[in-house]
Amino acid sequence: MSQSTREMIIQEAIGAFAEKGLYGTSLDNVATRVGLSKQALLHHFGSKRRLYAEVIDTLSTMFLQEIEVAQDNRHTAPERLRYVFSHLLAVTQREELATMLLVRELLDNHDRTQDVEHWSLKPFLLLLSDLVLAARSWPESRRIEALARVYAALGVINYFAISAPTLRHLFGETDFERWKIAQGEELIRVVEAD
Amino acid sequence: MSQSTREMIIQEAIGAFAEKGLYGTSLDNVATRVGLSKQALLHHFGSKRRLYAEVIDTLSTMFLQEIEVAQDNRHTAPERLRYVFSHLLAVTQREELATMLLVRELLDNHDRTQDVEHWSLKPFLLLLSDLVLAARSWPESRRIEALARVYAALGVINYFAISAPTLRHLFGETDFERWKIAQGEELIRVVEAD
DNA sequence: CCAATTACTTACCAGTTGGTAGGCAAGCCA
DNA sequence: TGGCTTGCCTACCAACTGGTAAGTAATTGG
Repeated sequence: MSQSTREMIIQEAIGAFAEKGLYGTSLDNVATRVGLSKQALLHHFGSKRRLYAEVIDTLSTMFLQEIEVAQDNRHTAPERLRYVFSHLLAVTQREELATMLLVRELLDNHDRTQDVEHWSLKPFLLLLSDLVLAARSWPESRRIEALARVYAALGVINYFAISAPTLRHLFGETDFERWKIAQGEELIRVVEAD
Repeated sequence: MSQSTREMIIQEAIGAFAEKGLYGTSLDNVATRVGLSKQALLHHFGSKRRLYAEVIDTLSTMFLQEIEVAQDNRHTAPERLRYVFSHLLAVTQREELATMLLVRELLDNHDRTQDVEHWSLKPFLLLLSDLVLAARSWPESRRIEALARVYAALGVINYFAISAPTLRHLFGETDFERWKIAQGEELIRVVEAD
């Protein structure tokens, strides 16, 4: 069936693009992973760029949904703030490849002023900064400070996630597991400060 | 003269690799920027990978030197800690392209267990965590916590740096300038906590 | 003054890339 | 039954890739 094939392709494409990036991954690479010819991919997605765009779109949506679900899970604003970011940390660690790919996209997109980022990244940041404003009882005039705090938290989360394989390799599995816990505590401290 | 040509090539290569990554950049791309043929680059560096390795090496050394200089600049441990990270933030913002390239390298290197990372990243992290241990008067047994704090700070610094072009474009120049200041304050808070 | 080195060049090559063209088998719908 | 769409394939192509070979013009040092 078409739908499940498309999903298989997207799943493999996430892995391939995450490991070597858009330019380092050929259609044939992805196709071999799935067990199809590259023309099957072109049949389903039209072009490499459209496949890539659909992959990025899938991941953005996934992360956004994770946040929205986590957000509905708690009552008071400070609880929501804390829970959302803790959950985000857990998701990036579970979806290591997806996180890497989205950071890659941020780098690749640094100039081309593309479509996806606009209706995805900005609302995402505004939503998170809303949480900070509410939890800290800050007025709208401190929006920028709230954004800076959001970005500090995202930095702690994402930079650790993309470094995870390297750190695991450099410091060993047991130290890395302790590190992960300590990193979670650092994140809480960043988010909770007044 | 050979030396200055090599330096010109490396300078342009930093820009090219930072914008599109190792795989997205061809020798011809870099050569055109410099105004030479791609065979001139092969003449000077032997292969694309060696050029790339030399670029990464140049940047690693540069950042390491920045830290060492900054470190010698203050007397007490807490002063050194604060000053080193503030300086690091300033350097990543000044050397935006270089920072992007090093983050790309972190992503690309996530599996290949390469040469450069070993004698460059680990000592770098240990040096910074030494600063944390000293400044907070923590015993060696809290090394992992110190590393987590270092990594939190590096996350705040580097993730913001690689996002800078996007954020500037998304939120406008004036808001971004305020954001930069607020981000510096977030960094201080991360580093200074007990 | 001449030999050797340096800093490049053009010419070329084999492999890989994204993409087109066209076909073919299977299922669906009339 | 027979036409149409869907899901894939093989065959092919032009463009570009990193790299080799071989040459040239200028500089340098004995």
